Amino acid sequence: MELDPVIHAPTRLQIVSLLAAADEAEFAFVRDTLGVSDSVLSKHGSALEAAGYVAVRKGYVGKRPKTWFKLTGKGRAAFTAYVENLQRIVAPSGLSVVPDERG
Amino acid sequence: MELDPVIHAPTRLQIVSLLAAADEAEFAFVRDTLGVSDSVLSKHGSALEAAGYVAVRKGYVGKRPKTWFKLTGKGRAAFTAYVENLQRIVAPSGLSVVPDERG
DNA sequence: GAAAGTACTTTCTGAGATGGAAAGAGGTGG
DNA sequence: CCACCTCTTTCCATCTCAGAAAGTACTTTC
Repeated sequence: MELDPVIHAPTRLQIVSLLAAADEAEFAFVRDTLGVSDSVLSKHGSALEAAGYVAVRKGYVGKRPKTWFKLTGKGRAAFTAYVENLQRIVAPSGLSVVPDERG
Repeated sequence: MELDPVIHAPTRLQIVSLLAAADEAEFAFVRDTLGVSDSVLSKHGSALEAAGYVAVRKGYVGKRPKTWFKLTGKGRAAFTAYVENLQRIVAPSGLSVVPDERG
């Protein structure tokens, strides 16, 4: 029933949630969507990559270097487990962090 | 869309969730349910009290001193808001939860 | 071709949180 | 008087996180 600390940090939770929804996302898009600085996103991206939760792809758009983030299978599994754990913690209160399947 | 840091810390999230479900709970019950040390619970209890989220009641059972925790209205509102923010962050990922089976 | 810009990454720094151990505090029981 | 119960507080060592600034590696502009 532990809450994975790699995912729990608010900024990383938002990054991982975004990637779980968007599949692959550009560095600048994530940075601007979350409203964080370059250095913060770079560091959290590296942390997620080090955990094996995110794959970082580098390439070019025209001649400009770009970076994309994408959840790995492991990252998706960790996110799912994280949300399930959250749900177990919160559910007894009658509230829910995710929609009911029959919603 | 901020995640209230007073609630977000894993141990406090568990305390607050427990209190949201149980209304009022004894110090020892919370400590044993969460598996934390006396000092940790005492400190988090004080932090939640300082934030106005939890009321700490002291009394006796027989001749032994006991402490009870209870969510305040403010604490309940903060918890509700916290869970709603969590939902907003997590919801786009499309995760859902299967309702509890009975039995 | 020097300067400025793009797209990050890394380093430096400093504040704050967290938890365990251990010592306290205040009362009860043997 | 000493041990025990129920916390509270202090001490300590670790970790994390954010922002600023400098660095890397090119590309574009003047």
